[in-house]
Amino acid sequence: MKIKEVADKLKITQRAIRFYEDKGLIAPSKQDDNQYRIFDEEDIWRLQTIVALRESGMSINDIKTALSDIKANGSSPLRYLLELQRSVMFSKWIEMKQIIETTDQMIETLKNDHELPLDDIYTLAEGSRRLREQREWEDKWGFDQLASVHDQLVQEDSRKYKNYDEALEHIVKLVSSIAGEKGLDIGTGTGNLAGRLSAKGVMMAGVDQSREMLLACQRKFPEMETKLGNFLALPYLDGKFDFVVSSFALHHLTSYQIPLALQEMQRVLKPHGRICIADLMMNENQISSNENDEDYIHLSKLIALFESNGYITKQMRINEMLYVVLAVPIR
DNA sequence: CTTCTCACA
DNA sequence: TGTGAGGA
Repeated sequence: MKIKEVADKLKITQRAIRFYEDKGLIAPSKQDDNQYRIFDEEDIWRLQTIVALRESGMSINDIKTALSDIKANGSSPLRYLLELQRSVMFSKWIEMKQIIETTDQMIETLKNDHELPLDDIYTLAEGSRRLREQREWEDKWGFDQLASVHDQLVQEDSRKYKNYDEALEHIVKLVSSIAGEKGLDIGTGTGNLAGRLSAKGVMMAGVDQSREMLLACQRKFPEMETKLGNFLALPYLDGKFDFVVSSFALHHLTSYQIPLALQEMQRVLKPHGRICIADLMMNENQISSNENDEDYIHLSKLIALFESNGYITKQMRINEMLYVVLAVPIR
């Protein structure tokens, strides 16, 4: 196939095709005599995925790594690609939701005051700046690399993962799941928490932002469903789960993102769905005295957030820093 | 019809 | 992240 045919078929310009070649996304062979590009099935497939991913807002560079990952993996590239695409689209969607919200706020303010106070303009600008930052958190911690050693780490790292197993057991106890329920584990990692619930007869789904972690998880718990995603972009439709759990993951969010995460959890939960979270948190006494590199969750703020959203909470302290919080909606 | 490069947003 | 022009 020559370039015009391909361009017509995929509804893109010939220029764009050459541009993608220039960026190293495709490498069609050239005809010997006249140097014309010839596109085979493989090239067309790659181009198709490029335009699809481009449409969902993925950068050229990200597409490049995604494509090479697919090639290296081989196992089920199509499914991986579709999930990747969906998770990107969900991220976009969440972003749009936030933009709509801030816009609504502006409209409200204008309606009441007939002008935007300087403070508001500042916070709005701050908000959209944070909005952009969110996108950069994808592999900030290099969990893809950590996947293979993760399970030893949680047993050995006595500082960060102290009482790891106890915390997971407490979650299992607190959610008191019923066989046949559907549960979601956010930041599931290699599935240590979800696996325990799965053993109780719950249909567990696990979300993580690291593909390597999910692969390890699937090896350990083949019955589990795993998807790429994160707290702010859960790859599920509304009202799918009876409960959401999470362990040692929420602290990766900034305090600004936590309310957004709650909204997102509520979205995928059924009307009376409950939430149970274990993580390192700080109580009042520790807040000023502890200045660590990790942005710790403030226990009181988290409780207040749940309560202002109509939840009754129950908390358990496992050790100095580790808490398990259960939130059940009122009525 | 294709190639490439230069400039431009 | 692409596009348009223009020569070969």
